[in-house]
Amino acid sequence: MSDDRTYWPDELFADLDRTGPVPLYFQVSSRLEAAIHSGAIPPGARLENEISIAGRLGLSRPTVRRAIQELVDRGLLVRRRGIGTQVVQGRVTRPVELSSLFEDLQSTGHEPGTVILAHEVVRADESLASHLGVAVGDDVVRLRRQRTTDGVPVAVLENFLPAEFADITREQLESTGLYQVLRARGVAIRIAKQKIGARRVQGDESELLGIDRGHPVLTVERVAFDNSGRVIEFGHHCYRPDMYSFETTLVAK
Amino acid sequence: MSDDRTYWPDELFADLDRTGPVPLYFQVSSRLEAAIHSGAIPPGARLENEISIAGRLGLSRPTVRRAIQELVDRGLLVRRRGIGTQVVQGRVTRPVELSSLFEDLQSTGHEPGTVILAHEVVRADESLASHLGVAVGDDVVRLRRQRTTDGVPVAVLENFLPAEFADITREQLESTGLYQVLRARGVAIRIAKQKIGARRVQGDESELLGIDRGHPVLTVERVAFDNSGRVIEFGHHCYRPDMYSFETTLVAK
DNA sequence: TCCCGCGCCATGTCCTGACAATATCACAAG
DNA sequence: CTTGTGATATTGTCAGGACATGGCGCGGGA
Repeated sequence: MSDDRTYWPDELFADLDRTGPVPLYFQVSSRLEAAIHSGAIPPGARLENEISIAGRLGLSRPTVRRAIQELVDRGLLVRRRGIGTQVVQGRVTRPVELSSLFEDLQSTGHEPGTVILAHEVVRADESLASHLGVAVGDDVVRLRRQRTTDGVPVAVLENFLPAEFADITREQLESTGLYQVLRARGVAIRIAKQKIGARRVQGDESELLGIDRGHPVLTVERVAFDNSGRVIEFGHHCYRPDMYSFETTLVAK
Repeated sequence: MSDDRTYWPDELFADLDRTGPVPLYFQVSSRLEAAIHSGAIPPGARLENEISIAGRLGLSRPTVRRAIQELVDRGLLVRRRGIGTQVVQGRVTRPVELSSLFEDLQSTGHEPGTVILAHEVVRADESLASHLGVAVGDDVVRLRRQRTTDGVPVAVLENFLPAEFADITREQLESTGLYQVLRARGVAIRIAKQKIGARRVQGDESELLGIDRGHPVLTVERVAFDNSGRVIEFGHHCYRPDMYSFETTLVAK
């Protein structure tokens, strides 16, 4: 019965910071996540029960529960009433997150590059106006960029933003991602709705992506909202399917 | 200042069932969701603060908070500290859920159909064995189906399941979706990891989907796990991109 | 030997209470 | 007129306790 043990690497949770701005449940959940990813808590292992953990860490049960819930929501742990909490078996992958392509590439260790193809102010037609929540004929910023990773073209991105963002410079866009530029201006993107589909390459996309005419591309249409629900960005992008795909982890309610 | 009011349709929450098996927070969140979808609480409206709501409903603040959190996680509400809770502006769409294509189609009011193309037991090769978590050479169930909606072909689905599901009948698969069949057997799918991509149609797919050779298809590769983390199903599917696309709502942490 | 019921255990739900952090607004000071 | 400062409102975090619910094992009875 040596495998009946429950896992809880106490030493990882020795120095919780009760004074700093980082919430306790977040400190616990991120360390727990690291322990799972590093293999310190192996797949299939059972965690100690919530009450004991709370006692061990000197926290209340709701706090521990919230930390665990965080990882359950992300598909790293599975809870069963009467049984306990287990680490999910199988490799853990990164879910589709609310981040830009630029950050995705950066975090995977590749060298992202940007070529600005268009950077202008245009008038909104009917379709654009309805997506962006502005009036027909209003000025909007149009942005078209080619993205590369390690020198290989990956995507062609076309974005539209409200006129107040007309002062974003070419240099800013070339050095970082659009979302990073927006964040630096104090605009926080909170919610995005996107539709993923596929079609053939159109127009100059085949040359920009370095693929033959008629080849398929993966497409994304995305609308992003800020805190107050205002539309910040509307874009449709196309990706080289051999260079890029979307991974998601779905968790049943 | 007639627009300074906070919204809270009290009458919708009059008859909460404290004795039944449905949790209170779930009752509150589902009615609140209905009120938002129906327009009883319009987009942009501010909700009354949590403490008052709790008092009004005779519930504690954590319970109300949990109900609201549920909708925040799904992108229907936005919370800001010091400000309050607002209904998000813009149309609300359904997120990619852990449901089968069959259920997706059914819920949108279309008439789904199934044609079984293959239903057999095969031996697992190396790639299949690693995905399904079985040994190379083990028996696995192979399933290939063509899906139609209102008579038009939409997708070709190929699934592999462990040998213990070999007794699933053709009739079961033709009348409902795979996930419904599994649920009826007491197998609950909790977590799925999927990869969305695109490629050209291959082999007989062009005829099965009713599209020309060389046309693009949207592809999904999915691995589904049950409660205990065991692999239940592995499949790769392809969809007609003009008939089907994936919609997601992303919410920043 | 097999089956059923009882009790233990772990999570699920819900409560009360408290303090912290932050955005808004009014108002006074420069 | 602008700026800083404090009061107020509202969500964020955390504690500690109580009871319900569902699995699972164990022991007793047939």
